[in-house]
Amino acid sequence: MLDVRRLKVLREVARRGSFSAAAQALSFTQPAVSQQVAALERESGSTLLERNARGVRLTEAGAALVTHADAILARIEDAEDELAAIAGLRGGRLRLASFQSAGATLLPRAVAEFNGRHPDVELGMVVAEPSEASERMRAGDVDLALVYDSERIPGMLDDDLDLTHLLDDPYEVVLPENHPLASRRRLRLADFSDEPWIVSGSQAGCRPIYERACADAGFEPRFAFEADETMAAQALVATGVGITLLPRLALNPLNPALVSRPLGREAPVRRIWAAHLGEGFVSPATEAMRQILCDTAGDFLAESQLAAA
Amino acid sequence: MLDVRRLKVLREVARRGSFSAAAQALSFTQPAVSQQVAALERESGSTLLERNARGVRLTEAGAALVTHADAILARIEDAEDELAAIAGLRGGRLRLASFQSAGATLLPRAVAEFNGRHPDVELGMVVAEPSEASERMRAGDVDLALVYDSERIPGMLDDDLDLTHLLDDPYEVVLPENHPLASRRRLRLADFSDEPWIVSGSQAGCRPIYERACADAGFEPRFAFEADETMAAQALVATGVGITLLPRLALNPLNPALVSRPLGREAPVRRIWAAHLGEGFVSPATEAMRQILCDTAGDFLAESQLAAA
DNA sequence: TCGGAGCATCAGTTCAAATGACGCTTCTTT
DNA sequence: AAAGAAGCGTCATTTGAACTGATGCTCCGA
Repeated sequence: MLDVRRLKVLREVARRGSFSAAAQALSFTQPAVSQQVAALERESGSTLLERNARGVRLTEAGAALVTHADAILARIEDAEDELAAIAGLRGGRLRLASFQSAGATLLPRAVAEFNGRHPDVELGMVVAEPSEASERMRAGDVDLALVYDSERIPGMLDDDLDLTHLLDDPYEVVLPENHPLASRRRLRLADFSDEPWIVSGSQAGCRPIYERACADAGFEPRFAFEADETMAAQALVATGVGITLLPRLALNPLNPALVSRPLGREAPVRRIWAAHLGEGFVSPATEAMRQILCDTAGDFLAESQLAAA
Repeated sequence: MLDVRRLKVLREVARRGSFSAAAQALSFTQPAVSQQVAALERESGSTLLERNARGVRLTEAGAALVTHADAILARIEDAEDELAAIAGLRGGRLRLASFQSAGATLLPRAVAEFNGRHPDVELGMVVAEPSEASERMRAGDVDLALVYDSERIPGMLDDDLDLTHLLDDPYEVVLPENHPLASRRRLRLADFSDEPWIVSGSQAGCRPIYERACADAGFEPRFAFEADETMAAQALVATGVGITLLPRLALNPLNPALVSRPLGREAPVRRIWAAHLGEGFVSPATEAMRQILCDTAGDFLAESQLAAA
């Protein structure tokens, strides 16, 4: 049985052209290399190297053996990589970032699923809007992020992200239950052109989507208030300060004093993605979570369509 | 770096279903197997086997590793097979160089013989005059070369060649059939001192042999033409441009419009050798071919003496 | 409850492999 | 021609890995 450590030595000798250089590269002494090669030659019954004064050269048998050695050693490395990948799901940790509304809806389900499958992976999560999430991934604080953008507004997300589309999330208009338009059958954005608007400030990324949609509808909204997050925005709408648009994911739960109404084809839509840094290594845990998010998003969509029907 | 012996143990355990059975199959004791597997698990950072009361079962990581182990071990066996094949002349290749006339006569016979005995050795051949052949051996392009020199001219061949004498090849004078001297019983070199001479240029090594022979005969030949190779030289002689000397090996075939005449003791002789680099390794294929060339040369000599008689 | 099958652990021994010192050869430089 | 450098081989020594044999532990079935 050929000894792989000896093959490694032989390969190094072949690559470096001398026993001494190979020994240095392998952090061995020269006699160690000499003995390893000698043993290989003894065991294989062939002379593998021609010794010259200036170093060594492969014989035919040596060249053949080095070719095999390359293949064998490469395969061993493959095996190590795969083991490391599998081990990656039996330990380690996965740090997630999500914008707020997904963090309260989509993500918990995915986390539960992941935790069931890979209980030994430590999970962590922070709430962060898309731009902040990108920063934190670049800083190495976060492995995978849920982000969104709008088809109509190019450049909202950085180019260096590797994105997986999860679902499209249409905005609905949110009104006080007793709003004059709450009972109208079909609502259009332009119906609210004179209303004061509330924008959920912490969802900084939403504001350009609002503005773009209103501009497309032919008016510029009058922003009355900025709220910190969607629950606050709902509360503000409930007090009658103004109306707002919220994506469906943010309507769960909806303040009982409010109603939400779809906007039809005119509705702005945000696209929701799982994102990780395109460059560099993707850990198996990250990949597994990406897949689980896809599945969860599919379930989510199916349910909400059932609910709508 | 994964240890292949441990992989072998793991594979055996997976195949047999228990440490004890694997130990028996490998002629180890059970603790040895246990320790090897434990080491593999420690080093890889994964649990590879689920231990039950009845034996063991592979985990996901273990199954992946066994798959790799199979491939790795198979490749190692391939390497062993190929080494054995090369050592046993059941594979590998042999690259030959020969000067032109031997390449058309002696070498083909030897190649046929070699091929019959060792059909799995790939053979290659280039035509090269002695000096070029030496270069190519030093460059590693060629394993064994047919070369020649003259006893009378020291230093024609490099010192670092390991030479095996095959045969002596006397030059004969080649004349047009209707040459006035063609019917003379005994010919001497000096008879042609006034003739224009044709030298076969590609056989650069022949020219000093010509010159030396003529000098010994007391004249300096007048070289009318240089021909690229011996067939061209024959053709030139046939047109009446001049006469030439050719070694017997180059007289096969002889242009039907020509005759060749021996020159007796005065004839220059080239010594033909099988040559390989003296320093360094001699592959079994090279050694086998050297031996076959010796035998073939002997046969050749016997035949030509029979023909002469 | 007991016995057997099977894995883990421990101490001891054996053997392979690396080291460091030294010698030999070849080639280069002065 | 002599000295020096580069490089491989050999030897004695040491170190560490791995196998062995004894023993303990666990789980299962009768």
